Amino acid sequence: MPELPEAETIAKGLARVLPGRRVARVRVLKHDVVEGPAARFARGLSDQEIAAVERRGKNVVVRLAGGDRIVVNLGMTGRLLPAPTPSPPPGAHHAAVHWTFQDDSSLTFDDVRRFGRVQLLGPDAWRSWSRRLGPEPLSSAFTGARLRRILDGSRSPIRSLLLDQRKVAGVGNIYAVEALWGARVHPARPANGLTDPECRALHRTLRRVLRRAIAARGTTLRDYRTAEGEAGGFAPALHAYGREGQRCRRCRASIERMRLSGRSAFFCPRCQPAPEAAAS
DNA sequence: CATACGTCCTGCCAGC
DNA sequence: TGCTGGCAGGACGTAT
Repeated sequence: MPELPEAETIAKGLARVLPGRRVARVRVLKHDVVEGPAARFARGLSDQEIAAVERRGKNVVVRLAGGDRIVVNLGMTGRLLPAPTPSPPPGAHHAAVHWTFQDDSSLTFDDVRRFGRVQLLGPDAWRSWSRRLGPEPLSSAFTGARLRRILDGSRSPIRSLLLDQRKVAGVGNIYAVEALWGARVHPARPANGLTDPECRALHRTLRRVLRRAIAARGTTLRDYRTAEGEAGGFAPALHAYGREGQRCRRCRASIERMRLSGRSAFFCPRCQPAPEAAAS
């Protein structure tokens, strides 16, 4: 499931091929994937040139020379597939949006489960959209003190807070779980109950795991692929996520799984003591 | 405002 | 072998 490192890897890959291309035609094949009327979306992109490909949180942002932006939320299974040909690549079995460019190349947004969303935003709409997201965890603005203030505002389980894009942008279940394992903090701990040392540790481990995952080009569990169609390399480096019943790599205890707000959370019961034990 | 929970969607896989 | 029910989960809408 694409989170910040996966979106970053895809954006970097697309940034090598898309800038300079000019839109020839847009086909919306799955209307529920595009925000607003498909006709307006297609019209707004007509003859537009791509200036850059960037990232905000988990979103891939295609910036156009005219100042508008295509914001792509990949959801669970969304993939952006560039091709040197006008037709979608062979692997695109669930094409939702298809762009062809004036040089006869193309880009396909393919999404099996259709949790993904694509929208076209003008400069003002972009600013207000972006403002709704929390800070970028790898930016210099995201300090330990900033995280402390975010945690202090919530009694929610720390894992739930880390998934809230309004609080911190780009963190999903995999990296939230990994950062908490690194910081030795149980996923169900109330956010505002973390001690200052725990908060500092979480700040450090969150940034570290995101940076390392970017260096490995993301985590492929099943669907995620880079813009070049390759699997990410971070899966073998996971310490807790998906490792229920396996040994903790730090203390050899058996990794456990719990459900928290309907989502799986993985943790080491020895390294990450449960809230009751930690509170005493 | 903060928090909790249901909903969307389909491929996969364990279990019978 | 073939079927089925549960599961995966990011973001949003609604309820409390």
